[in-house]
Amino acid sequence: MATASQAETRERILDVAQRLVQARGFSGFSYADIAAKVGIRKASIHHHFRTKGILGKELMIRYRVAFREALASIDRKGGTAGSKLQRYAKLFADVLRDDHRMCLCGMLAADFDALPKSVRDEVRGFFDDSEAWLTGVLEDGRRNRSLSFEESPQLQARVILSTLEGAMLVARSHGEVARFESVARRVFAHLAA
Amino acid sequence: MATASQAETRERILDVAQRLVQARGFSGFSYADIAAKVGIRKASIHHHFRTKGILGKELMIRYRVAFREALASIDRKGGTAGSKLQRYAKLFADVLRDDHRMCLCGMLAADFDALPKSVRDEVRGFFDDSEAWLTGVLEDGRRNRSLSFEESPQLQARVILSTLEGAMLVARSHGEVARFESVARRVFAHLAA
DNA sequence: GAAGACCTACCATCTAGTAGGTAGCGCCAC
DNA sequence: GTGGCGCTACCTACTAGATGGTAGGTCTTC
Repeated sequence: MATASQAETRERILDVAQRLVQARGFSGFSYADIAAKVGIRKASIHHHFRTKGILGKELMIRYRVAFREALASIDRKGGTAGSKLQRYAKLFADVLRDDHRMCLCGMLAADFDALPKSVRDEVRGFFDDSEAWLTGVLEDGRRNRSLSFEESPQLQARVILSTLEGAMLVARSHGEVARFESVARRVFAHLAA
Repeated sequence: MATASQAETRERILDVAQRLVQARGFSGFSYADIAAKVGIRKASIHHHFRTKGILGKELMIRYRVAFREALASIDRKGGTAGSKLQRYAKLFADVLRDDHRMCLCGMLAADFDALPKSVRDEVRGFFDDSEAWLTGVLEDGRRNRSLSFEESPQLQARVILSTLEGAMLVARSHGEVARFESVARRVFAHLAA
């Protein structure tokens, strides 16, 4: 039996752990759950991630990198500010559609008080990343008059982020992706110039 | 030593359990945690709530009753649709301010996949209650022209509910009630006629 | 032969939940 | 009144299984 490379197994563990967190929360899954799904023993998970806290932190770090890359990809593709926002919302909708998962970060924000400090910092960082990117897109849109809104782009960014996270939460409990999509559409409709 | 009445102890258990859920989620607290804070033994908690699933359901039932009463109180006090919406948002802000708790229902919505079915039904019910009440207030506001918005009152209600739940989530992770309040204010500002 | 991916076997502690007992209360017959 | 009786709030003591985590070994690959 060939032993897999460090990187391969590591990614498989993170994949499984991420889906577990997104479905059941940080306190709602165990190393035994991961082991069963990955197909290796519990001790081997500890070999790759010494503690659950470390696993949580690495999960968030990977998530933030992937998310930043997704945002960069939206930027590269270009288009109007409005179309960028729609592609941003699609990132959330796709997660929801795939197995009714919650945004990893939204889920960990709910579990915030139960998290080790290092994980908390990553969660806040994710929200800050999102807010900063949205603020940039909104500023661009206002500058070239493709978007129109009152008050600061930063506050508007916070409204969008909050609405999408909350819409995921509510839509998931109803098992209806359409509920998320209609709310997202409505929030962006306000911004059209 | 006088034994307390059934009702008294029951309420004390529910009070403690609710704060624990709001802080750490449904999988994040145990009967031992409740026992320690209430000051009775673990077995006595089981005497009042045979299983954790039953406790969760009773928690949600009580929460829904209290919330409906809070909404009825807003209705009784009267005022414009706009002022009712602001008092609605204050219900959330007060929970957040008091110990940075999350809305019980928003928290359980996050833990949705880990909940017994009977609790899930209550969570959905709470969102439906909120949505129905908001829809009513929005319809009134539009009718008497104190509010103005496009699309259906129901969709607008869903946007408001999603935004407030999401704003709680994000604000809590930053420990900033002001973040919630500014987002709530902004969402209602859109509706002013 | 060194590194490291993975294993078995263990640990203390915590989990929800049960069995069965004690003690104070209200109620009723006398 | 008071002696007994049932009720029930609460207790101690326990269970079986899960939890995160460790020690130390085997096997594969380079």
